[in-house]
Amino acid sequence: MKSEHQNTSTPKELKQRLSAAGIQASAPRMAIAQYVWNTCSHPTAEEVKTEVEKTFPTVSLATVYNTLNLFVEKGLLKEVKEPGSPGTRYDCNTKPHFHFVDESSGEIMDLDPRVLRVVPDMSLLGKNFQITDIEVTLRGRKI
Amino acid sequence: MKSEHQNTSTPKELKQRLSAAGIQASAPRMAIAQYVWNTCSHPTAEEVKTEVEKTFPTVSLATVYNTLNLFVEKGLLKEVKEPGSPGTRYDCNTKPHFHFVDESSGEIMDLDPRVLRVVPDMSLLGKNFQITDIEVTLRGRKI
DNA sequence: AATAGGTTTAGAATGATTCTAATCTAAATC
DNA sequence: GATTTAGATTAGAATCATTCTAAACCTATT
Repeated sequence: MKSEHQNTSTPKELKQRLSAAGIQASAPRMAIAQYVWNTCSHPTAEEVKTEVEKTFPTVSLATVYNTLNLFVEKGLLKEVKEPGSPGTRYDCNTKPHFHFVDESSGEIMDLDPRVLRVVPDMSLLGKNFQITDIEVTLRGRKI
Repeated sequence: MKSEHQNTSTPKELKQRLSAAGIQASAPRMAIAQYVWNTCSHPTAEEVKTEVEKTFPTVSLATVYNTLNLFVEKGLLKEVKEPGSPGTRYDCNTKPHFHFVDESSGEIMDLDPRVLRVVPDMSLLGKNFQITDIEVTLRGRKI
């Protein structure tokens, strides 16, 4: 069961979302946002550059990294790193959800949060742990 | 609540464990195994090298990487990658357990599996997912 | 002790990411 | 609307993590 993404497509919506996060809009940022917020493929920086170049041919890799880092810092994007495969991937889905990684293809899929119930035992965990985020990755094979 | 590690310390035990995994023993491998299997600090390759150099000064970084990769491949060690911090870390604990990452220090701690109950809803997940591994990371602050 | 197979090594090479310093752009001021 | 200014973008250099290469080294076997 896959979960859905927000589809923020019009320039106006993009600009609003950037400015709501305290980010000033610009052509490269719009192009990058437009792509990363509408893909569920968890792309690498290199993949983002290749895609964005199609509509914005002069974009530089430095700008891609700057922008992705900025988006992560502002909570508009999440970093994902998979043991066994190199580099960082970017997840447009900042709502709580889980990942399934297909061990044969390496593909990362978002799972609906309802497929898994995670129940912390606070008495065991202790009062001195403040949890701000839970990340769950299932690994296996899709058949 | 922290979980405990196996403490495989004598040369004899180390050699047995390596050979049980189909790995032929050697001085650098013993030194590396001795260190990584007795630390709960989730060290990087660089940290392993620094530590191992104390007892085995000629060890090269290439050998550290070769050996850690070999151990991972043979299931004697697990890779851990944290979003926001660079490089790969190595976890000697191959039994099911969870991680807590302190967001202020970046420290990764092992948690006892009992602090969290993870309940997959197989009807929602669907029969076409074969799960071989579940990885859970809690992020937050220790106070 | 000669051989063969795997192991280690230093350093080069690669890949991912960040840094630098110059240039460009857009917002703010006159 | 021209000027200033702060911030954004760029190409390429620099850095960091990791892997590759090819020679030297061990260790088990003949």
